[in-house]
Amino acid sequence: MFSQEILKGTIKPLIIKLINEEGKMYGYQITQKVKELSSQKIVITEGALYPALHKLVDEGILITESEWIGNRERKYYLLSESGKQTAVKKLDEIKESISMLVHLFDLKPLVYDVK
Amino acid sequence: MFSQEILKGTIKPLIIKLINEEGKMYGYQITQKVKELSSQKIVITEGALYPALHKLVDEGILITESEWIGNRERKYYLLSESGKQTAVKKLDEIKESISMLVHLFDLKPLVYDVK
DNA sequence: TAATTATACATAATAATGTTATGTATAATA
DNA sequence: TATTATACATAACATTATTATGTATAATTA
Repeated sequence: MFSQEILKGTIKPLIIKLINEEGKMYGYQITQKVKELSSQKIVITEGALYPALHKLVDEGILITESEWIGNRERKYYLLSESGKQTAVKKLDEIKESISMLVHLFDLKPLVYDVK
Repeated sequence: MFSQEILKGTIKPLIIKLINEEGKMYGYQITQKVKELSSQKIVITEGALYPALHKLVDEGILITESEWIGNRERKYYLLSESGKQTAVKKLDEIKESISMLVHLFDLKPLVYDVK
């Protein structure tokens, strides 16, 4: 499988990014979305996902909204009001970090766009 | 200071990359090089550096060459013969991982090159 | 000259964060 | 009917970083 070591520290920002775009998401949906976006290469395990979600709630960034589909709970996570602001900051930070990695490992230029 | 969380898992590949380019490097030199390349933003601590170097030696990727500068030891690290091959693989892997992050966090396109 | 900073190695205690394994349970599909 | 997919969650463990500590020489500054 994909080398996921580098994903250390990126799960929380990734969750924030996805929820910021989708409005609200539930845990299982997040794992599927990430699988899809990564062409099945990245599989977020439950042992990483749920503690991360709970921490984001504890930090006040996310709030939850439970919905019952038949007899099964679906726990949606969405950005809190203050979370919307911190989301922007956190995403800027992670983008800066990724740009740094791109620089350190000489991945630039990634895209040549011919006009 | 810089958010270094994302650097988790990147120290060993970074060491490999730098040694691969420079031929040989010693610990302190690596910390200084990374500082320089990152505009002082990334500071590799000794607690991360030396265990990482020792592990790379244990894994057979690096070998050492001690040099005495006056009364002070300078321990150079260089790629072993087999390490030269694994270096290429490891660097390909990390580059693939970083590209994945770039994709997941929508950092593309980073560079527009007009022809 | 004395004190501080830079160079240079290293390890231990602790914290953070992931993987693997396990647990419970419903709904859908083979 | 058995398996897979959906859906939550936690515990044991592994990995890897930070912070603190330790030792010591060389160079610079007060």
